[in-house]
Amino acid sequence: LRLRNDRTGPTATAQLDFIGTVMRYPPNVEVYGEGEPTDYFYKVLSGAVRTSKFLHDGRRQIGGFYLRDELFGLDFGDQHPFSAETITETKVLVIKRSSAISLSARNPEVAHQLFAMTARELQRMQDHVVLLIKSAQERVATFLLEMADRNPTQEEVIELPMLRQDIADYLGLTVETISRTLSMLEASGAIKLATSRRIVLRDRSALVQLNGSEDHESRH
Amino acid sequence: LRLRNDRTGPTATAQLDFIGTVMRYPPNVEVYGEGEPTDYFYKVLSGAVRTSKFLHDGRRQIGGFYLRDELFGLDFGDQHPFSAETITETKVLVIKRSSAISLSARNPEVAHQLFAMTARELQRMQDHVVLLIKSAQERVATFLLEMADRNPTQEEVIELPMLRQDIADYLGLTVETISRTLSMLEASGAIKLATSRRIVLRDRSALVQLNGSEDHESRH
DNA sequence: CGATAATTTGATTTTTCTCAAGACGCGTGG
DNA sequence: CCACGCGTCTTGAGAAAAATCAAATTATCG
Repeated sequence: LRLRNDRTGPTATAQLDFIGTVMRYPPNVEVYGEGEPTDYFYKVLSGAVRTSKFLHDGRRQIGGFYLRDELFGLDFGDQHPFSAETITETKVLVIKRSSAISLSARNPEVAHQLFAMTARELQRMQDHVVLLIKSAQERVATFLLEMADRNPTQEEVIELPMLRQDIADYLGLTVETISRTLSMLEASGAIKLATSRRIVLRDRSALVQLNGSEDHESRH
Repeated sequence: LRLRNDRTGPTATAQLDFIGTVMRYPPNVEVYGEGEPTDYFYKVLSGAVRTSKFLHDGRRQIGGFYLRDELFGLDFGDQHPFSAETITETKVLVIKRSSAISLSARNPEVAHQLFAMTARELQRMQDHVVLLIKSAQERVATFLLEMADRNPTQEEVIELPMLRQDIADYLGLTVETISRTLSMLEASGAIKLATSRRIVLRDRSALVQLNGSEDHESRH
């Protein structure tokens, strides 16, 4: 236990790569369904994935987005609580859970990695709960900062792989509200909408201000 | 892995009891603070506990409620992401994490229990995320069903240990909305407010209807 | 029994959703 | 290369949900 600052980047899960199979999916395709057995988990090699869950009336909650080098489907329990779909064309590494477990029994490093990823997942989920009590502005600001921190490209340029509807369902808002809020943030000078999918952070401190969370300096 | 239907009730964590210390707290007292090291976790012996987190402007999110025989503070990472406070007068078993870990190394049953509790925690968190996109009626209905399922006393009588404000901060609503929604549910005949803290479920199917979640039959 | 906190109820405002229309972007076929 | 069509995104106007502000009622505790 006791690990928070693990980067768990490409090298961190490298040993898992040997027991995985590479698969390629077109956009908007299901990788696994809600309720399916958790026999496998996955690592995004390229592209992007979302996990989602539907209520009876069609409302959709997106549990999270997964970008390059991130693991998804690493669920406790015997069934996946969310389904997972590709957002763009995506290459994933499919890893047999039982293989990873037996590997981790022999290799403490792998066990450590799996634990770290699970911890991050729980952390992410907790942050998501806190996010969902915020105002629309705060949710969008938080989302942008989150994406900026994860995007390994440039510091202040976010390349969004997902549609507005995905963002809306992740933040518990409507597409219209997402759109309006982004326009408002642009008008206020906090961001620049280069294209609808490419967002430049112009004033990060303004976003941090809006984000509303207690913990930003206090976290590291 | 692969365990969903564990009850993890009193007997399930019995072996942990030997390495714990019993503590008694008055109501509304902090058991641990946000950001404190995760050296201990806890089991509620009697009373009730909430975990919470504050945003900078004072808004509070309650992560969860913990009733008799439930474990809390079992967090990944080196710091507790939420603080924990008693709701009523509460007796808790304080368990040293390192002791539990070394015990679980020798005793697979204990390892299994810790894993199961962590899995439940993640499950609960996921359900909480889904809850927070629902309407006020749906959130309250979901909350009541959740409490009814956890209350070991009578089938249809809920004894709420927490204030309306706690419920509000758990559901991401205001006290007024909680109160109004409960009144409305009473007017519709779904529940009866015996006292403000004692609620009788009169028409559980009406609540299940309102609850809105996909998974109710599909879960077992 | 009285004081204080908690809960309920009411009136109004704010926020976000819904419904609707227009603008934009991109790929395909002419 | 351009035009069309379709999906996506943005913007606007009105409606709905929940928050806020305020007051009245009820519960709790000494």
